Amino acid sequence: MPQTPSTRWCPTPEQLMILEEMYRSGVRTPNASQIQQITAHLALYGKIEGKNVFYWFQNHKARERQKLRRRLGRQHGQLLPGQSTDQGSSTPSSTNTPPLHNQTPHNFLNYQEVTAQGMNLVGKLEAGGAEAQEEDEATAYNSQPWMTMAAVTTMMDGNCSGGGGGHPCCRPPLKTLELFPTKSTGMKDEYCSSSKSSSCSTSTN
Amino acid sequence: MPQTPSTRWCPTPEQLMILEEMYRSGVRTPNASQIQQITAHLALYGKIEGKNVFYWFQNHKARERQKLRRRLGRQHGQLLPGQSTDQGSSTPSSTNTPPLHNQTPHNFLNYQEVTAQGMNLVGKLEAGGAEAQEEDEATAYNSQPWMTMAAVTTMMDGNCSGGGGGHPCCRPPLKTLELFPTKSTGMKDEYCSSSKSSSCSTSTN
DNA sequence: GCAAATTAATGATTTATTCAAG
DNA sequence: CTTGAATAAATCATTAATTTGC
Repeated sequence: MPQTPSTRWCPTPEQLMILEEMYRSGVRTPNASQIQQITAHLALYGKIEGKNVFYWFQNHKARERQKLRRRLGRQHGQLLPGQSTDQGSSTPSSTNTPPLHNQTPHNFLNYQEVTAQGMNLVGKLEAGGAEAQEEDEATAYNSQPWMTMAAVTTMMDGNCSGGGGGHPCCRPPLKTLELFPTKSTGMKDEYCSSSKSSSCSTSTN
Repeated sequence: MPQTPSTRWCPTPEQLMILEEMYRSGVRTPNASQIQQITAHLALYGKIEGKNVFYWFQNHKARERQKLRRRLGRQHGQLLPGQSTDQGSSTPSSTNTPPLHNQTPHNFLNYQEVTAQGMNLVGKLEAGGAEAQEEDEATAYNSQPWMTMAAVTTMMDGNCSGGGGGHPCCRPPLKTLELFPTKSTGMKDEYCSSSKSSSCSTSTN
């Protein structure tokens, strides 16, 4: 029996380093293609999946913003509500939701440079022979999960024996196979899930 | 190629009917496997992708709840904040934080039935090739986009290899892909050049 | 020194909000 | 106005740090 069901991804220092570097370079919400590149690269340092990369950027971005926001709040002397240890208590105080909402800064230009840098970093990975499929602009399909399905499926359809070479088992903490659960058991939706019962005694009392 | 500028998916009546039926049956957030089934089924009635199904359920659920909430709010005479016509010109007032937050109804039982029905419905679709998942309880892993990649990849791995073998390839597959558009178009992020390199990493290891 | 109990981080999901095509 | 699509915020859940008692 699997001693470690490995519930969640545990990034290696190298992976983390690369991700942070990318973030610093300006990458914030990579699209499906980019995510695949990144994933492929990071896979050399340990087991990883596309969703991990996706989530990482989501969380990192969100939490950076959160910290920043909190700090700014402090500057204003505004006591930002809760947030401290929202472990599971959530303590729904009537005060919440900081007024800031970042309403689309209307300026989606110029930082293109920054993005370019990030691209560069990622680009190296794909600097092999990718056809620059240009969609002009508009269409800018982006990063969402399902894209992957399409992509992979397509690929599968086109050519599935990519084989690859045979690189040694890099770093993965020998937990190789995963046997994706795919367990449905759809009992997860419903009006509002919460059922928080963390051992933390600090819960909502 | 029917250049379908296809900015967005346009569900056919049949598709919509089926989706609604499923929703009524209790399906709310299908997981990747289910979504694939549903997509495959609906594809018979028109072009459709997994993400369409995903989004449809997301939106439908959210909007049903929204409507409901709005109605309830009306009943109470409570002026629900910024909800009137969330068109886009709702003048975001600084006042928000709806007191209501559905704080765990503490009753996560009995709707099992409903869910089960939904399952059943979907089950029909997939009742052909997958192994019967035993829903026992607990672990209810679910539905998220990236799962798809994993799933498909796994499938690919198992199928492409030779189909029949029966040896669990224990190597992180996705390594074959390398060429991808990577069209940045990252016109959506906001630069956040906050040098950060803390996190937990580096520690002793 | 170590292992159980707490606390803090952070990966993974779900929900709410927003934008824009039709 | 309706609703598909996309993103951000909030939340949940698990792992790693840290503390505490022996």
